Amino acid sequence: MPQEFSDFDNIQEIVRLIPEGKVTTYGAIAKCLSISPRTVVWAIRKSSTTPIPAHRVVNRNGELTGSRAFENPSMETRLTNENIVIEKNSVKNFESYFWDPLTQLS
DNA sequence: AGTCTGACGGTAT
DNA sequence: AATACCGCCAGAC
Repeated sequence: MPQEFSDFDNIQEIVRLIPEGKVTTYGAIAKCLSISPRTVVWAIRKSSTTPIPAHRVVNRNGELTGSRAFENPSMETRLTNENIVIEKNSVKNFESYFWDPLTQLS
């Protein structure tokens, strides 16, 4: 059998599918793939050098916890450029920007 | 091989 | 409301 997709690949694929102007959470991705949020953190963190829009992944409170990984335009700036309003390191109106991979992908 | 950590999440206290 | 702890999993030491 050919190489199966690893969690790493699946996670990256989902992150790539997040539309502009939307955000999702580690937990949502984890649930979608039936894996632990820890694995999502691991994979996304490890993917920080790959061209995936990881700045659209926030924690369940809409907080930009991964902002330390984005130094050029900060994570906040990138999200702001997508018409997302950031207030005190968190996504304002988080629920209205939330993109759930379970709901959106089925 | 044991221990700690990580951009988390949920439950218990 | 705030804290503590557990689950879960790969990686670094």
